[in-house]
Amino acid sequence: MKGRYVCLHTVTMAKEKLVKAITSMEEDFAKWYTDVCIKAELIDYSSVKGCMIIRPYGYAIWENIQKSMDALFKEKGHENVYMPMFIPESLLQKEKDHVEGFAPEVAWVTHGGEEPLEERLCVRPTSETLFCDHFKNIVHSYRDLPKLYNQWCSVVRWEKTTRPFLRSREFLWQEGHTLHATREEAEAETIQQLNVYAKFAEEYLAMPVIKGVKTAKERFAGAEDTYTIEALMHDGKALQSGTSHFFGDGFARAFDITFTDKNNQPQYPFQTSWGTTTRLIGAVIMTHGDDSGLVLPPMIAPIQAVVVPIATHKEGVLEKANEVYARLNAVCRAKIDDSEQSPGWKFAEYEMKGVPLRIELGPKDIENGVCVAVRRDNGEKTVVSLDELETKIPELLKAVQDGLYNKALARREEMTYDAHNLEEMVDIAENKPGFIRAMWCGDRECEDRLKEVAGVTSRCIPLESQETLRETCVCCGKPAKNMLYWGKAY
RNA sequence: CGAGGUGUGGCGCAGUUGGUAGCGCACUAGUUUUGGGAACUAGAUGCCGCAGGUUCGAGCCCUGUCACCUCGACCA
Repeated sequence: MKGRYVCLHTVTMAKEKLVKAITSMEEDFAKWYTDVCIKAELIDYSSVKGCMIIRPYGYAIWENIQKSMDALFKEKGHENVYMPMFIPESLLQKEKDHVEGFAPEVAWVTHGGEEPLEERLCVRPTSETLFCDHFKNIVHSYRDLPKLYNQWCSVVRWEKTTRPFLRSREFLWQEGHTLHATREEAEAETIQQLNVYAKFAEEYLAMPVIKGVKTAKERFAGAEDTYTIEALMHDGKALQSGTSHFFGDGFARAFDITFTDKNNQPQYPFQTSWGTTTRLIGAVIMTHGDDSGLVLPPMIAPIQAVVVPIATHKEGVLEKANEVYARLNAVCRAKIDDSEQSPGWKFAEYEMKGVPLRIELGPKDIENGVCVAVRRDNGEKTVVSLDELETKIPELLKAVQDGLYNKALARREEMTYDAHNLEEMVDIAENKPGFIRAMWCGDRECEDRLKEVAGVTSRCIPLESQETLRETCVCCGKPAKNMLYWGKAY
């Protein structure tokens, strides 16, 4: 299949020493990550700790994520709404587990101007309570159900340690909140949205994920069940990349939301919520990035192909390059860089920014009626006839998208290990970064103990590929209930 | 919140026993360049994180404070 995208001939890039602009992944992965965030112009630090400025290039990635994901939500019948950013303290208090989970990290507004407020307001860390308060007012009959709502907004959680995209005090996200007449319907919604997230991660972000359910320990505050998509980053750490929660009727009872069913009986409705955040950008960076910088999947790349004219002073080069750019822009998101920077500078710059395809066009190419397309994911150069621009470039973009997914999947599989007993578990955790699959008895004590002795947390009980590696728990030796993915996590 | 580290032009850093604050990159102008971060020439850029203190004199010494980074505990 790969060969289909190659025309004329293919040149593999020589292993030249590229200019070192950022810390290498191997040297210091955390530093590599922040270097990429800054050098690719995704973010800048601001004067408030943990609050980042998302720069135009970074925000454009978010806008692409938003646009695609929003369409997937709407396909399933969800509507967008906007809730206030403030929650009165009394409202936050209504669901006990929920407030206990979030109280330690909420920011409070205590004054309006110089006047102290009667009741302090928390800046939303999540909006369950607001939605519940609203649902109580608008839902009276089974005819009012289901309510399929989603909100795009920012939330605030006063984190102690912060990192761009991965853990910031204010972050952008979407939160879906739905209300259903029956338990079955709400459960189906929870799974449906988990599948939407998995599809988005794999098809748009080219990022393979494990779909699963969280253990009680890792469950969202107030949920009956928390489902998750877990991805594996380049350094072998896991990243929770999206969650879908089933609330049962717990919140409905706490907020006294009721509706009258067909038999004229009062009932509590069942509820879900699900969310993904700008953390997805961090996930993309750490899944596909390399020592030359960011690598973006074409589906979400703000610039899919950048035209770099060579020897712009030569007669006709700029004109031809602009013509190529205009034709490309009709079939993908294209850009031309006709600035005075040297070609080498531009190559490095757009590699840093993760642009999937670079289109080089110089006097020699023009003479031959071709251009040179260079793939960001593997450096492969393809000579493309100018007559075939409109077909070959989209094909190459597709090849990059697929290539990124396959590479990430292969790496995840390579970095997934099975542990059959505690000794193996500790050994793998210490020496082999990645996912660890192991059996578990279902007890919280074993989970805590594995954290203690191996430094790993349970990531999820996978929904697919449940297999029995052994009959007994990896930790205590009692009969095992499930196979779990374990790992060190962000 | 615990342990450690770092704060000096926009960025990365140097700054000796306390004595006129420097280098590289980036920036501006011009010339030559242009298929892997070009070269030369000439410029501009500093509350040495902040507040006290010691001293004739502090980037350097003392006290406090704030921010950021790394590693833990907490989290999407």
